[in-house]
Order: sequence, then C-alpha cells, then structure tokens
Amino acid sequence: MDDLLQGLTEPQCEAVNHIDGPLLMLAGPGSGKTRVVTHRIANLLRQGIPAWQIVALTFTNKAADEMRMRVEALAPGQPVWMGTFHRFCARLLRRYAPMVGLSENYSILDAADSRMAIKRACEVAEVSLSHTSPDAVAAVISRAKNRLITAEMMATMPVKYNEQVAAQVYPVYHQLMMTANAVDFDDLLLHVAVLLRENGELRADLDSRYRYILVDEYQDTNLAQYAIVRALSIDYPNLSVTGDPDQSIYGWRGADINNILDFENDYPTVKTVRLEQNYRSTPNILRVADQLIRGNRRRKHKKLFTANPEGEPVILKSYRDSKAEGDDIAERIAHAILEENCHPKDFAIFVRMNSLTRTLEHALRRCNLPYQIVNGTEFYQRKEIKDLLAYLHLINNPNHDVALERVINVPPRGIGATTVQRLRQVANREQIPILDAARKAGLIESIPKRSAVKVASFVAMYDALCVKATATIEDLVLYLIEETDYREYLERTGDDDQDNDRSANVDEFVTAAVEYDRQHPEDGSLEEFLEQVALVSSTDQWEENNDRVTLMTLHASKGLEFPRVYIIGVEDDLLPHARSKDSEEQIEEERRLLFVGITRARERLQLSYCQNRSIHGQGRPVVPSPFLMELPREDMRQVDAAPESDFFDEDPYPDSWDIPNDEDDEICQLVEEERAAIRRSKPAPPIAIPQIKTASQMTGGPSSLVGQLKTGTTVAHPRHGEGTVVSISGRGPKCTATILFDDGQTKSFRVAFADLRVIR
DNA sequence: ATGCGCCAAGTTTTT
DNA sequence: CTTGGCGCAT
Repeated sequence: MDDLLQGLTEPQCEAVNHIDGPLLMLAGPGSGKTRVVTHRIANLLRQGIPAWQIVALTFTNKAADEMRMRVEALAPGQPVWMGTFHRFCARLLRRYAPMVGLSENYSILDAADSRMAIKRACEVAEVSLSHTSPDAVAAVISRAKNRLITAEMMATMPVKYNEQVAAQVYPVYHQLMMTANAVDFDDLLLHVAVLLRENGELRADLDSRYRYILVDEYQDTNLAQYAIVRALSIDYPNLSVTGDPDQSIYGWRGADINNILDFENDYPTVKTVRLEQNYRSTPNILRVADQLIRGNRRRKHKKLFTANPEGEPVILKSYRDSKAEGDDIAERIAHAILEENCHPKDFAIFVRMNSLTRTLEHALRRCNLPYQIVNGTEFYQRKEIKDLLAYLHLINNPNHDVALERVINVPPRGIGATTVQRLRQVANREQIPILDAARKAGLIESIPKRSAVKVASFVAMYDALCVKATATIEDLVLYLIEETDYREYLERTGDDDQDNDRSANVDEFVTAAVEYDRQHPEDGSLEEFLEQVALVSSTDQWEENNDRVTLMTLHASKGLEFPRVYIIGVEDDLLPHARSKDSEEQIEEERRLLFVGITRARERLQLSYCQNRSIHGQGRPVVPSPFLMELPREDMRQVDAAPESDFFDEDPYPDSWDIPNDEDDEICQLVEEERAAIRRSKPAPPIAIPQIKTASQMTGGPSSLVGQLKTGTTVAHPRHGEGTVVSISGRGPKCTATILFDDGQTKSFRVAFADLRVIR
C-alpha cells in the first residue's frame, strides 16, 4: 500500500486511495495526473477488484499505451482495458452489432469516405447543394450526432435554413450507412449510446461488468460520450473523471465543457480533488500561462504553483516574415544542440494549423536537423493507400459502397462513370449494395453488353480476392497488389518523380501489414486491422524515443511535454483563428489552446509572430495576437528580430497594452476595413465549395542516415536483422532504400522513418 | 471511356 | 501554392 503512495502529495494520495463512488480530479497541467491515475488503478487492483471490471478511457491510443505501460510496471499482468472512447465503442458494437441493425463485420468510414456517402445521400434525397455544401451538411449531421440527435428527432425539430437541408439528408444518409453495414466516427458513439438507452437489461449488464470507469480528458467529452459513461455508472457509480476545464480545446467537435463544470451537480456525492502543483514548468512559464488563462470568464479558478527553480524568461519574438522565423528557430535549435548538450528531441514547435509547418520543414532541413511531423492520418489519406484500403474494406464488407465506387475502376478497367451511375441507380431503387447490383449487371438493360462483361470480370476478380480474406494481412495485401497490377498502374500514371514516392508508400503499407501480423500472430483479423487503421489519431504517431525535433499542431500537443517549446504564428486571425471569432466562447477556446501550448514547456518557451506572412504566395501584413497583450511582461523578454517593428518597444503604456500606438492603429484600421469590405461583399448565404482534404504528404525529416546510405552499405534493422542496401530512390525525406536482408527477404524503407543502423 | 489540361476555388483544429 | 472539379480532345 505505502509504496503506491510514496512521494505523492496529500491531494494525490487522496485520489489514489479513493475506491468507491464518483471522483472528480481537477488536474492542472503537469500536475502528475497520469501518475495518480495509474497508481489509483494499481490500488484498485490491490484492493482485490478484478481487472476486467476496470475500464480506462483515454483521448488517444498513445495515452492509453502510456498508461498501460505504467500500470504494467506497478501491477504486472493485469488485463485492465485501456483505450479510446471510439475504440471502446467499436468493440462493444462488434459484439452487439445485430441489436442496432448492423453485422459484426461493419466498416468504419473515415471523414473522406463519409463525405462521399453524404454526397450520394444528397443525390438520393434529391436535395440541391446549390446553397450549401456536402461539407456543411456533414458538419450539421455530425454535430447532431454528437448531441444524440437521431435522424427521426431532427425531422421533427424546428431548424435553421442550412439545417433544413441536413435534416432532409440525415435519414437518407443513415439508411445508406445501414445498407452498407457501415458507421462513421460519430455513429460509433451514437449507436452505443442509443443501445444503452433503449436496452435496460444490457445497460445493467454492462454497468455491472464495467464497475470502475476512469475517464481521462473529461473536459473534451461530448454529450454522446457523457451519456455512455453515465449509463454505465448508475448501479455502480464508481466513475472517476480527470480533466482540466482550462484545457478544453475540442468544443468545435462537440465537446461540452459543461460536462466537467457540472460534474459536481451530476454526482452530488462526488469527491473532488484538485491537483494544482505543477512539476513540469518553470515559475516563469507558469505565470505566463496563468495570467493568460485569467482572461477567460467561464472557468473554475485554479492556482497554479510550482516548487521548480526560476528559469529563463519566456521569449516573445517578432520576425519580418515566416522564413526569418523558421530560419532563426532552426538555427537556434542547431546551436543549442552543438553548444548546450541538447538533443533534437528536446525541442518542439507548435503551430495553429498544419500548413504552417511547411516553412519550418525547409528551415530544419537546411540546418540538417532531424524532425518528425505529427499530422498523422495523412499517410492513410493518400490515394494509393486509400485505394488498397478500399479493396480490403470491400473484401471485409461487400456492402461497403463507398469502397466499391472507389476501386471498381482503379486501376482503369473500362468501367466508366455512366456504368457506375447505372449500377448505383439500381442499387438505390432496390436498396441493395452496389456490389449486388454489379453481380447482375448483365440483367440490367440500361447497361450495354460491353460494360456488363467488364463489370462481371471485376466481380470475378473480387471473388478471387475474397478467397484470401483469412490469410495474413501481408499475404492478402501482396496478392491484392499482384492481382490488380497496382504497381504497374502507379508506374503508368504518376510523373517520374511521384512514382518512387507512391511506390514507396505502397511498400510502407505492406510494412504496416507485416507489422500488424507480427503483433497479432493469433488473434489478427482483417476486420480488426481495418478498425485499427480507421481509429489511429495523429498524436498516436508521435514517437517519443525518436531523437527528432517535433512539429505539431497545438491540438496534437495536448498531454505531451518538451524541455523547449516554440509556438509560432501567434498572430491575430491565426490564434485566435479568424474563423473562431464569432463568439466570446470561441475566443476563450482559442485562449485555452494557447494555454495548452504554453504549459507543454518545461524549461524554455518562445512565442513568436511575423510582420508579414505569405499565405498562398501573397504576403499580407499581420497583426500580433491580442492574447500577447494579456501576458505578464515582467516574466518575458521581448526580442525583435525585425528592427522595423515597434509594436512592443515603443508602447508607452507597458501595463496596459490594449492602448495601441499609432502604427498599430493604422494596421488595425486597415485590417478592420478590409474585413468590413469582405463582409459587405459576401453574398447572403455563402456558397462554399466542397473540399476534400487531401494529404499533401507525410514527411519525415532527413534522418542522419539520409545521404549516408549507398548501394552496398550494410545496415541493421531492429526486426529484420542485417542486410545490404540494393537500391536507393527518392531524395531528402522521401529517400527510400531497398534492402536485401540476410534471411533472404527484401524490404523497402523510408530512410527517414526506418530505424536503421549503418554497420559498414 | 480515358486522359489531358485548364480553371477555379479554397484554405482550423480531428476521433 | 496546392487541390480538385470540369470540359475538351482523343
């Protein structure tokens, strides 16, 4: 018992010792929350509670892995279930699929696929998208689902104009998904929430099965998640939630900060523990964070304090443009590594949006710094990967229409848009999957014989693929590539330059399959592989042990910490983002976002902004973020890398920065006028164009090996052992080495990613 | 049916 | 600067 409490503070001990009944842990940043949670789990186990009665729900897989590791160290071999909400629901849904009208091999559609399904639903519903976009419709439906509003409910609700369209599409979309035996991310939660609500017996069973539920990042849960957790904590209200209202940054995704603010009302017998001591950051950094977050009205006040020694003041820097910003940061990092015995992995650079990482990449590459970009799902968004995945999805679930439409003519096999259109019409009319329609293409009179033959040969190939469905994922994928001539297709279509990349991506996909097989020698299944791929999040990709500079969005940085942090682009309209300025609530969320970023830093922190930032080529003047004016100047050092800036230097009122000087006034006015002009010129209902987010590319940094490897170099790989480089293709971060291993296998690796060592 | 090339448009955060 | 949508030519 005592060893679990060793070195813990009073409030931490209280939390660890809490066994039964609701528990609310308000945990500030860096307050040792994970430590407390893992020790508490160990304590529960020690009190004789069976591991299978405990469930820990986290925000990312990464967090779950981390927790699992630490619990394992305290209480080895205990099968406590830990994972994300979505994975938990996916698992429950596998078991109880028939109860909601699905079969157990249902597919999980990602955002892009679900958008395709929405488009089709619009067609079927004969809804005109001229005044809205699939995106907007998808957003409304998603929001509704997060708030537990089903299609039927929405039909009877009075709604706004753009919601009317969505209300019409929603039931059709839902029907399509059910026919396709598919769910989207929101459905995973919604189905389970409805299941628990409508089936009292099952609810009671599961409530008693999962007696001890722990929820991490509770401030980021939405109503659906709230309902699920609640339903499982009625008879056994041993619900413990951990969170920090000041770190709620997912409101736009339906997260409801009231879930945590009102927890004490929901569970009157709750025990509340506040973890306010910070073990992570210097007092400087903490004061800056604290001062900033005081600007928010809607919050529970916390005092943040630390016993850590004073450190360097927080640096606030302005640059002429983003290139100067990137170059300076890269050079300083390189310098610190040379002079101060730092390592690349000590550094992180945070951005408000992914596109801002571009210039940083260039700068880091120029300085030869290894880096990793965490914007993870991008790999799985690439066309070639999505194609292969779509085949796998279709094999796993023949009803998956979106997957079918994606691959029926990829590589091109003479089945054109019109033929697909006709198949789809039949499918819509008879409410059957398109594949079933394709099976009887010969009987459909609108389809010419020529086309019907091609469709038939596609179906035949599909059936051949299905025979391999139970093989290992690797075998299946290799067979698939072979059978579809996919490599040949890539070579035929891409430019020379792309070619290598795309082929290397396919290699990487195969490697992922191999890896999955390796990790699941017994229990692996296609279904589970697909589920795992669908539910990876970007932060899951971040590798702690990689000695690289980390580049990520502020959102992705939640839950992590780094000795030295740079936050770039602290500019008006970027942070707070232009699109989150409609309400004070949104501004507060942006403020929390910056708060999260600041509190990731252990020793040093730099915030920076530019005077010009070129977005799509055109440089535009920039106004520093209003948040900067809220920061305590005495804890900071202002540096102007661009001498012409006098935004801060010539401010005659250091204690009231909200009084701008003349030049700022001018800029403000300019910006204000421009904004007003844009507002005036906007047509009443803005017509948005459907925009499918695509992978620009998933880039790894040049590892120190890039450039070192040559044909003939002998290298070692942690899993495959030693081997010889047979060829090298691509350059920079895309450099790919094909290696013949001593066991006779040939594998290709992105040098920047792979864990290779040069032997000679 | 396919493939090319132009044009236009759009730009947050993500399970 | 990138991406996707669309029209035209083969």
